[in-house]
Amino acid sequence: MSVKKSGGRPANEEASAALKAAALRLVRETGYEKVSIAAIIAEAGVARQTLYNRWDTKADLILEAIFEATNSYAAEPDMERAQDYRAQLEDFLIKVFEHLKLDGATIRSLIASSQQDAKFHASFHAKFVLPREQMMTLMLRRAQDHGALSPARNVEVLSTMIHGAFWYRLLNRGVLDATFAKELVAETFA
Amino acid sequence: MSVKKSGGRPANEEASAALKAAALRLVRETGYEKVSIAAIIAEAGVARQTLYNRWDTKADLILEAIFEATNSYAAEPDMERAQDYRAQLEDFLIKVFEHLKLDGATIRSLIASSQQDAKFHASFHAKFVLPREQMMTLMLRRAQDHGALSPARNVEVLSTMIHGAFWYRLLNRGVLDATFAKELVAETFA
DNA sequence: GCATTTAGTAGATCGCAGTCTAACAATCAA
DNA sequence: TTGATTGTTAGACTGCGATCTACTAAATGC
Repeated sequence: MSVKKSGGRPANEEASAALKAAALRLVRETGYEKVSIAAIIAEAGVARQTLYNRWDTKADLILEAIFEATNSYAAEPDMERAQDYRAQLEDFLIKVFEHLKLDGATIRSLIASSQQDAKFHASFHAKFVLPREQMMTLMLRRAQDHGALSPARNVEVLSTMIHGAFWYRLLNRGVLDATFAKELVAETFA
Repeated sequence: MSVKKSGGRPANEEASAALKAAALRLVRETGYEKVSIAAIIAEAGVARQTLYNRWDTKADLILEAIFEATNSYAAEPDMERAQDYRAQLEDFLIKVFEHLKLDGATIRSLIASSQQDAKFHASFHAKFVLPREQMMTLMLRRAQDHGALSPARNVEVLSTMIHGAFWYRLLNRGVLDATFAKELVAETFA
């Protein structure tokens, strides 16, 4: 990666933190589209170029801010119920949906941004999309290995269907609640 | 709706047609983001305000252009095979995926735009999303009514899962081909 | 005709993301 | 201490979608 030759003024870590904090606060308060770069740097008390030294786009900054604030989103599936694979999946989905109440609108905007910029799509996919997809596939595969899910089912496709249903509702402002989680699980194990 | 009082210069229908044609050509050639309003009106030989007299945003214009050019997208399910519900769904999905080869990238951009503008989301949803969702649900319900699909299945949720899987792959640049269509159908009727 | 109404044209203007410039500041190595 | 290197700042600039302005053009009804 980037090798630091020697010397040079060290980056001000407080500036990064202030930018992420300002971005997170403003985006939750005002919404992704309405937050301007000008507002973020004013709130952080930092020059415009300082932001662009660290992130390429508004989307990159906000992705990192949201990501750091919500690491718990991609929580491990609950291992206390490792025996009941169906309940484990259900709990996982309910937890994900629950978290979206706070940041769902921002995630929607990030998905939109990722459609307009290939570089951002790659980092969004790596940070947000792939981990959840893999976790879902893992849970389904374990269920299959232990006989809770028919060995004939295609877990990758099932994972895409569950995940897709969730994206579809998110992007179309549908309801994402515990009932929907249960319905998804019911169809998966039908 | 809007009542025309009387008189007034009539709108130039050729201008609308030229704008839609220019938008469609440029967007397919250059891509949604790279096409500028300036390029569209130059190609159409029309003033900027003329475009904004008819559509509120670039997204509205391009949605209408794509929509008119691709009415066949939302084609009726094939009635010659009305007996084989599974094959009917499979054919439908294969046809949809096939059409996306030409305009998939534009549709992705329209979905992105719809996340940033509530008014546009409403019209995109009404014109593009709902009809396909309803058709999918209809096909599944018919399959269920004729015993091809277990009466225990929830067709609305199944429809969301199929449709969602397709959106998910579209938005994440996944492969949308006949194999995937068959896999989706297999899981649906599993 | 002539007033009224609605459309079209050309171009200025605004708002905002992102780039660029030039001066200044903090660090390291010699 | 000096030079090289990298970061920060303030602000100008660019590109583009969208709005606004002022003028011109084509229709209607009286």
